Amino acid sequence: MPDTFLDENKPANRFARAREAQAVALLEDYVEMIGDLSAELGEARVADIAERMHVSQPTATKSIARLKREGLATSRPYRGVFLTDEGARLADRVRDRHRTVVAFLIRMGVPEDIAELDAEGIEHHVSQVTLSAFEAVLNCKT
Amino acid sequence: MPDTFLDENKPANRFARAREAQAVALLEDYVEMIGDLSAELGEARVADIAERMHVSQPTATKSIARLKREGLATSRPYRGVFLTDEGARLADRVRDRHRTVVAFLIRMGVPEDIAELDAEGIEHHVSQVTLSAFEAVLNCKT
DNA sequence: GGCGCTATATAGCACTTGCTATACTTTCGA
DNA sequence: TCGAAAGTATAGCAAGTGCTATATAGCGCC
Ligand SMILES: [Mn+2]
Ligand SMILES: [Mn+2]
Ligand SMILES: [Mn+2]
Ligand SMILES: [Mn+2]
Repeated sequence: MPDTFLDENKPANRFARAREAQAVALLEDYVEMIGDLSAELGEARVADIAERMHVSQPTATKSIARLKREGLATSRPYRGVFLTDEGARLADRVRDRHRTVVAFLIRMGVPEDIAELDAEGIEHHVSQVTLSAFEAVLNCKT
Repeated sequence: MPDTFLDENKPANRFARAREAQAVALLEDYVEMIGDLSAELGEARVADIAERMHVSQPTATKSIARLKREGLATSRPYRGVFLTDEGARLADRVRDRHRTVVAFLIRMGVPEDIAELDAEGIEHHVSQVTLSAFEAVLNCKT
């Protein structure tokens, strides 16, 4: 069922909610990147993931292990990394959301490079309701 | 000199920058809350901090230890927690920024309760440039 | 003044996400 | 084909942020 978001509906407390968002932020960025690499290069290698995330290769391997544990990706030793259906769906949502946030910030007058920097963190804390509000602004009076 | 922000000027890479923002997010929320409690109750007790942050008391104690290590707060055993000058300045900046982000989201049409939830995470990733853009929107055509 | 309640500190554990160093596997060119 | 280079895995460490259980200190009241 869940084309539902990774928890739009969790903690009552705003601090707990922000912590929860942070906990999935890394997963979101990884699946988005793996999707990008698969599209660009035909496969996502650990070395390429590590390079683009600006982390060491063992760190990437460890984070990929978490993706696998959470059912978002698969991999076999010394082979590339592949998204599950769930992972691919998440990647698409995350990519769209990222683009929306960047476009929205630019529309607000933020320079593109700064919009890109800020969006990388902001995106993980934007609820569906807020995202829709951003889209409404973008679609209204071009 | 530094009424400068906790690093507006760090990593070249957007992922590294978001990680950095995350690393200071907890500090920012704690100093803001300690400032709030001091203003409201005259002092900030560990138990009150823990309750409002929705963490256990030992977790709050440990995070306060980090605040002290980083020169943002002081405390003596079995006494309350006090912000240093630097901590107080940070608290004020963080509080203003929080309010700006919430007000901006509400202006974008986000319901107040959701704006409050999202802002708690978003605020830590909003650069000075983006914050100014938000303020410009708020000050323009009321 | 001492007792008990409450607040705080401390100990010990788990998980996440970083790192370096090193071992192992695969791949590719000579 | 085989050996070096490149890619990946593993080991071991550190720091941060959670938790529960328990010890200890402070405080108010009898
Ligand atoms: Mn991101
Ligand atoms: Mn992104
Ligand atoms: Mn916050
Ligand atoms: Mn806040």
